[in-house]
Amino acid sequence: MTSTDADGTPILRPTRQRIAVAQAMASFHDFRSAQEIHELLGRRGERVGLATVYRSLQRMVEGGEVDLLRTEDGEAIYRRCSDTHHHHLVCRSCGATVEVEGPAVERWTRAMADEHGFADVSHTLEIFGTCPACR
Amino acid sequence: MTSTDADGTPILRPTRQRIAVAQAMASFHDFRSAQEIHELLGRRGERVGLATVYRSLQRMVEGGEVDLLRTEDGEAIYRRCSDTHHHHLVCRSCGATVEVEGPAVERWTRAMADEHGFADVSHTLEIFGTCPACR
DNA sequence: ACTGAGTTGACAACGATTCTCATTCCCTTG
DNA sequence: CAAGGGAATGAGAATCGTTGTCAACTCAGT
Repeated sequence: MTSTDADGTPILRPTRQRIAVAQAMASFHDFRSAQEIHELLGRRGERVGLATVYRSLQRMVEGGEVDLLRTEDGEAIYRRCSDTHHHHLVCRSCGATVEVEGPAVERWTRAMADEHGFADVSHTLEIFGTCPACR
Repeated sequence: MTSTDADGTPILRPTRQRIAVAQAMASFHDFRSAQEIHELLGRRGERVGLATVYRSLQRMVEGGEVDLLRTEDGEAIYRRCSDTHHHHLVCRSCGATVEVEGPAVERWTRAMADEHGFADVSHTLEIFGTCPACR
């Protein structure tokens, strides 16, 4: 069994690899695939296995330090994110993203769920468009 | 080169297979994966190749007759849908879905996009939860 | 029937992700 | 500081959904 912290949080060791992935995530502001991150680390001279990159990202997603979303063809892309709940405005051509948030949507989704008796509600909302620079 | 209709719509033949897939899609109201649809057809005695199921679904998505979305692990799931723009409330455990719509979200996303100068805007919004029956 | 383009199916190929497992690393304890 | 044990890693195999290949087939129009 996995040992846990006092509050049930699984213990994570700050290994060289995990630190490298965290730093990589801190170095850009848009969404990247696991493979891109792996490649980026390689170019920097940090030798980290691809499987480890996937594992690290998973943990970071579970821990809420990183956002995960899917491209249209189902590939997972990651981005570090602030700790508040929010959504993304993503540029279709250059991938630039802007975090947006607002109580309106939160309230609306909650209301819809209540209305239909759904519990344990979560939601995903992404807005795609062409950013000013790419027009 | 692919021949097209007068208005540029590619010509599609109403083959036995395509009709079978369309009927299958008409026979349920929630999201199903391509493989599930393929299996369903098999059980009905309709012999349709898996690749053909994928191809048919792709065409239906392009034609706007079917909605495509992704499960959390990136698998594509399909559902026939009405022609109005709407979103889905999806049960995490049984897959039941409810179509929901409302001008609030539409307005909000539009406003966010305008605010940041994004053009050609589209958005995806899915709400996940546990339906009354599954609690 | 003849023809040509659209379609199909079986199977190979692909690509992202996960699993396996022997090895290595990080911590804590003595 | 050496030892021990569980966590973490890496390399490659394995999964699995999805797409590509290509010869055989089917439909619509002549």
